[in-house]
Amino acid sequence: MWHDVVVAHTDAGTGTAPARGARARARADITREIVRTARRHLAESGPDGLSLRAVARELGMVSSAVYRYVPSREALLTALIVDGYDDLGCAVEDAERGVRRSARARRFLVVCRTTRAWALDNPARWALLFGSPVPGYAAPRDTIEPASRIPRLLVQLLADAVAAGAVTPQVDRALGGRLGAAIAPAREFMAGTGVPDELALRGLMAWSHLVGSVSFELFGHRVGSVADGEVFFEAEMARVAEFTGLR
Amino acid sequence: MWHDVVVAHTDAGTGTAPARGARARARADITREIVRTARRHLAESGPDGLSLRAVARELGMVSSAVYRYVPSREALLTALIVDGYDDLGCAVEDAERGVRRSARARRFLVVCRTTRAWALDNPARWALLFGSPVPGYAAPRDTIEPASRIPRLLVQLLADAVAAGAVTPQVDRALGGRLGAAIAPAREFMAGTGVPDELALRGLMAWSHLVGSVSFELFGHRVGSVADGEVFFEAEMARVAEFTGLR
DNA sequence: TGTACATCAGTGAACGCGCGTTCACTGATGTAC
DNA sequence: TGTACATCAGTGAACGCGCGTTCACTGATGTAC
Repeated sequence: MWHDVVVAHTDAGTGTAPARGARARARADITREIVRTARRHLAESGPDGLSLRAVARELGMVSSAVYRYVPSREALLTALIVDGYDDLGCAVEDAERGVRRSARARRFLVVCRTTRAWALDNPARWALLFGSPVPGYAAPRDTIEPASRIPRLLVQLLADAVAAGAVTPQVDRALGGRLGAAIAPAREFMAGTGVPDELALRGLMAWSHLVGSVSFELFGHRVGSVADGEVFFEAEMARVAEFTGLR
Repeated sequence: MWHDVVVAHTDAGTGTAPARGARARARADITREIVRTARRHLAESGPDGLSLRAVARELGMVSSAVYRYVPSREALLTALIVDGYDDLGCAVEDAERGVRRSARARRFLVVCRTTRAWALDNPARWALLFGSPVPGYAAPRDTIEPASRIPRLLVQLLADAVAAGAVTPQVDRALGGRLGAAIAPAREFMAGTGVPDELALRGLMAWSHLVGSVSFELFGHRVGSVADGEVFFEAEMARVAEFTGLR
């Protein structure tokens, strides 16, 4: 796949061997600069307004030259999505690593906090990842793996809670019937972790609440109800942690 | 304001006196048809792709003729937003009216269900209301009132619970310090209802969870975790209702 | 170490497209006497 | 009831703009012998 190149040289992918020749290095540099410039344009014009010509112009190239590095506008969008998920994922993973593993509620709060901070720093990228789908664009499979970095981390959190025997009774139960079947994909994603269904379900709720809350604030829907977004968010996520049974 | 005209004749606003003359009636008809056509185009191309020329073309008008009815592209977007909030608001209010007032948890679930159903029926409109902000577009004040129809309804729900003395102890407490100050606008919005702070906060969480969950599903983020969106949603919202202290 | 060839980056012109908005205009429809 | 005038809907051309993508091309940079 093409964008592997971009990803690799954005230092976001798994450490692919670095480019050897001078030509290859220059190629990687310019590709990275194209993505970086596109990122800035995204912030001002949104995904629909992202223009290969404008990016080329800013880099002092003629528009057709960009096609040496990027096969199409759509591919550039894909690169930005992968780049965004990876950047956010890295930030969250780094922050979470800094917390004592047994302090699970704290780890959750750090994940939330870091996610929100990243979103506030990168509103347009957040909107690209979690906002309205871009009309006419279908994200390719390559975006799935980077998109699941935070979910994977949250599952680890739940698994740790189970392993520590710290699961509250109210979330420690199986779900049968249609509801059990409804969360089958999540069950499979957590296979081998021993996470009980109710905990899994609440984990999904926590993840969706986190994303929803950040978007709600970022997209301006709290203007009339909350005066201090950060204080509110902290209180909110503490309650979500408790509801999820984390302690 | 211009869009009052559109709103009035979309039958979404408060019943303004109907247009008298034949000319005025034709004007209202065509304006309504423009908004309706724009709504369909929005579904296919998103807000950025919405084009006055395309709308005109489809209605068999020359592009400049639309300007007799709509002052600008931006105004048309505003009309679509107001129209969307009103349509969603009506649907939810109608459905909620059908539930016995003392069955508050049920009322909440009906609000959630109806909201989700509307979103699934109108994904592009939902994205316009609750998805990424449109770059370069700032929603005018006129969108605030229609946007708060569901919030108002939820506040009524909480107020009813308080009036019935059905508030669980865990949500029946005041919040001081920074957190109390953080929710000051919400407090004001609920002035006179007697809703305690903690309940208010959880009400805000419930509203944001509802919107977040619907967006999460609609924007494709549950593909790898949930197999049956409806069953999951029902279970989710039942838990939110309980968490909010509704019963 | 030097030469011949292949590879690749970047150019500039072009194709074909769509857009928002303005403006002077023609005719039809309403209104006031 | 009839006429004169004002209002308004719709026309068609134009302005000035931007876009994605293709293609034949020129030179520079690498590679193999």
